[in-house]
Amino acid sequence: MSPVRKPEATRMKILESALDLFHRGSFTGTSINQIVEKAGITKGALFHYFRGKIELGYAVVDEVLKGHIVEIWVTPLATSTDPVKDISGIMEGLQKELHECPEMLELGCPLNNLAQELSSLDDGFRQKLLELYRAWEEALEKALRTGIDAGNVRSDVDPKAAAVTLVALLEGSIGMIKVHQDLEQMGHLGNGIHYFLHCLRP
Amino acid sequence: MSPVRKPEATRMKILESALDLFHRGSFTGTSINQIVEKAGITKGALFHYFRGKIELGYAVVDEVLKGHIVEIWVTPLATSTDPVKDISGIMEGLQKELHECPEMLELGCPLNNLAQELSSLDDGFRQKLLELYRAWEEALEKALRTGIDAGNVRSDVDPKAAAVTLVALLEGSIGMIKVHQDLEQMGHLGNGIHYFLHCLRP
DNA sequence: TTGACAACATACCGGACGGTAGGTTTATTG
DNA sequence: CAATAAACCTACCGTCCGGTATGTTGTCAA
Repeated sequence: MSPVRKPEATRMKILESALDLFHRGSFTGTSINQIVEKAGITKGALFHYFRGKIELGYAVVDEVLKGHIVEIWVTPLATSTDPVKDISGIMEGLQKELHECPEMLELGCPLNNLAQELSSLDDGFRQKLLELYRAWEEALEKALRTGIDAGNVRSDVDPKAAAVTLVALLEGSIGMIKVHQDLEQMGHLGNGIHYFLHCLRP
Repeated sequence: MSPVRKPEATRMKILESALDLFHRGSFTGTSINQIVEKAGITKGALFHYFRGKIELGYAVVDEVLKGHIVEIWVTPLATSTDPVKDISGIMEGLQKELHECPEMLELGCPLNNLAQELSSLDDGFRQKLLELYRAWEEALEKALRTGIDAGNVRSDVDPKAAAVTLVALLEGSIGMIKVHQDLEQMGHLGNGIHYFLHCLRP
């Protein structure tokens, strides 16, 4: 007979419910009661695991969002020798997921949403979110460097600058899609990103 | 003797106070009491001019933010025949303003902040903010088209796609600066944007 | 079997929120 | 010089917020 209480699962359920609500709405706009309701628990349970809303937010960033970035960007790019091809591949994968769940169009990137909302509100949040961006940028930078060595990227490309610019372009594009909610717009942005990547080729 | 009551000025004071607080914090995170206090009036006055917080938000977008976009982007680009040069010029102007008021670094673009926060919350907001983005994009698109005709932009550039991609890159960059708060990062992003613009040259 | 403690649930608090009711002051107009 | 409407102020309301105090239930080691 399995135990009735599964603390690890409960904690995870809270974190995932919180991230989903933060993603759909915002951190400030999401109440603890909403999180509690969505997770199917009570306020007492939530405050048993987290000291308050901000600490819950920190945990969401550290324990859930970080995993997403690593899974989507860091791991796939770790062994890349042709970053232009592999970045395009990652984007196609994301686009395919988006095609199956079109409501995601309106919601934007959870990392960017939280970063834009909270980085000027609480410096602890800013630092934690910055950590994720740095991980993302470093994954891109390293892959670009390897790509240069392998002759798949132009040797006069500055890997660092190209990496941060690419992140800005991607996050900016996702943000524009959120506002436009327009497939034609999305096509133009896709072309723009692919054009940027193409310019990195030797 | 000038009149004690200046309804137009009062209304404007409310709108500008609201925009400033929305910019520093957020729409949801700013209370009506804060706006009232900053504007130096009372809640009764605010509700005399606006039916509620959302209508105040609409008015801020329509009557203040729109003017900023027109002033910064639409008007200067209206007669441009060399958009690459003129866009760089606008950016240099903005950078100079930023240099005099470095706290702006942390605050990001007011249009993008509101758009990201509100476009998935209230469709009325989304449409109004989208209108501003369209005005911005159309100004860029038209300038690029004129630039092509004048031989200052490559003829195989798609003006529409280049315009929306440029807006995404700019807004994304401002967002990244907000998170990083790092001059080196800002330099890399500036290089990335200038590189993008440079690629439009014949 | 029984403490002891973790894992929850219930009920509640002070305060801030958006919004309203009703008054008072100022300017305009017949 | 009223009368009237716009321009504004004061006081207040119901609701929801984040957070707390305290209780109950399950788990497990001794």
